[in-house]
Amino acid sequence: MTTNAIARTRRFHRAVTSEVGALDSSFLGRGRPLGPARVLHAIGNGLSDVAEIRAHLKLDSGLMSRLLRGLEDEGLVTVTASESDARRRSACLTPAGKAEFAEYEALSDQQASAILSRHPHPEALLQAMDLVATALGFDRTAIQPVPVSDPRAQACLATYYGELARRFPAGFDVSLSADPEARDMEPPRGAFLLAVLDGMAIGCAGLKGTDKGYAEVKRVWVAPSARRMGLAGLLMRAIEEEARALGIATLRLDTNSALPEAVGFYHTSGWTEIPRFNDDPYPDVFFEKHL
Amino acid sequence: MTTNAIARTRRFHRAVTSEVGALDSSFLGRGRPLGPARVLHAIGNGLSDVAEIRAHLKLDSGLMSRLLRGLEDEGLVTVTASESDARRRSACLTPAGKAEFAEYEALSDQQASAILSRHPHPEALLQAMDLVATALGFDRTAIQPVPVSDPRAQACLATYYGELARRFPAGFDVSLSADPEARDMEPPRGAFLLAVLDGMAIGCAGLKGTDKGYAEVKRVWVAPSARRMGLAGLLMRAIEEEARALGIATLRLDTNSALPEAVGFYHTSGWTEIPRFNDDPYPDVFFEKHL
DNA sequence: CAATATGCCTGACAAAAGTCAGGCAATATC
DNA sequence: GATATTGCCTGACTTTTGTCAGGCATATTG
Repeated sequence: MTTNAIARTRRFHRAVTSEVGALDSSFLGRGRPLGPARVLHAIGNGLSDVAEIRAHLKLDSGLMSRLLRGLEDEGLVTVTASESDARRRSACLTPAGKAEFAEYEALSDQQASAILSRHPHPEALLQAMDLVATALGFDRTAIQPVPVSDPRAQACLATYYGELARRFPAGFDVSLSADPEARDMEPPRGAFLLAVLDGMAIGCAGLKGTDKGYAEVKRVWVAPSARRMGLAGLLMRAIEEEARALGIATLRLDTNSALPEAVGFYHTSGWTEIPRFNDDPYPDVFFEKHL
Repeated sequence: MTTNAIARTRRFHRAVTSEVGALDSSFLGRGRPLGPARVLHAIGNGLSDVAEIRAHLKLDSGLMSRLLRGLEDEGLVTVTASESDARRRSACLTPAGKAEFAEYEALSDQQASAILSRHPHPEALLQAMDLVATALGFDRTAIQPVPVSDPRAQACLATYYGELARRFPAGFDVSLSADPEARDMEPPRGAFLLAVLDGMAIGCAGLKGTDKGYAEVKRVWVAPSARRMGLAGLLMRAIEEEARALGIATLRLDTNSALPEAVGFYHTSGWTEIPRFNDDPYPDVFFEKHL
């Protein structure tokens, strides 16, 4: 590693630390210390189980309890015993709490758009931020099954189709291809997996059940910011696990020689090239794998 | 600003905040709270004037004093009255302090190289980090005169020459060009300015004194991560101020039509195109400006 | 049913960070 | 040379954050 590269990375740290300081002080700007503000933020973002919040924010049980009490005293939060287990407790925002949370959200949005709007090339800045965020946090990536209708899944698919349209010599029109029906990519016939990092989808993969004795792997996509980091491998392993859990013994997939990195990946990860097994107009390379 | 863009920016904030948390805890890893560690770090990085450190770290005078006292008790720092003004005090590291500082440096370097080394495309990551760091902190950019021999200045010039070599159809060899002598770009004949942001040079400009009744503006360069943000304008205004301070009334410069953004910039910022005034092989466009 | 485990709470501390009013010495200003 | 200002220091706070040992209610297990 050259000295220059390390100096640049450390300079990035310096720059971002002072920016994050500014972010935090805007959190403090509403007259509430960071601790309570973080708890409020966590609850507003859908965490309710007290233990969950504690784990997420890495707080001591005593401190957590006091912070919650403080928010309760302010009238922003109510804490009730959970139904399934009366030892566990659930926090939830009161209307006043929701209003306060919305203020924090507005502040954050404002800050984000301020950074973007004063930049001469926002899209390049966004791509750079995606790349850095993914590089920093890659280990935290979570792979989770979601319905195909999930808006994050739909966003991934839209980007994927757009990319195919750009890379296939003849373009790509999803309506000409065999677009899987949603119920084929949901249990018990199949699955759809999303790779999520810091709340943003950075990859997806679909398992499409058929009645022909095999299931198909479809829509394997990795965000540009996460490429060459081994995410496709993680996704494929997760898909195979899903398939096994559903009792599927054989997987097939099709792809296109205009996507050489995909073809190469399948060749080196246990797939066997087979003859064409469908009449979809777009693919020209076909693979099979027995589990 | 689209919702998606704001969401991506906020996701970047989230990702980077948790990374910065990890960075800070490594600061704490040496058994010293963040406050003293930050002061030690500031002194190690060349800040000595107590008031300067206080301003830089945004500390209250009382707290600052106590932190310094703590570091003195640990034997890491000595504080002495400044020579010019005995009210002001200067902090400086003892050998033990220098050793401790070096440990922090090593930790930071290690962290930086860990991020880089596990990435599939470190150079792209570095460029992304440069872009983000520059976008976040651009307002903090400081323009300062330095000797041409300053290593940061030399680094800028090397990058600049490399870029010319790539962009000129016939390449660029600085030894064939009229490379200004260092003493022509230093007071009292001229100046060399560096734009510095978070400790990294992101642009430069030279003012070369001649004996022909004018001075020349040379080596105007802006780092790719800082382009189109108005830095060239800041640099040129600073250069003109330097020139005025040196009693120079007329500025000239040459450039090349292979650099259309530069030519456009001079046209729109008060310069007049004039006929060729030298026999340097590279330039083909010439400008003049009266102060 | 008794024994044990779990989840959250409280009290009692302690460390770290931040604030503020003065105080002293050095310097600047009239 | 008297007066104000500056730069740093100290003491006396408060707030925020973190830690730890128990305690109580609920759940699980044999």
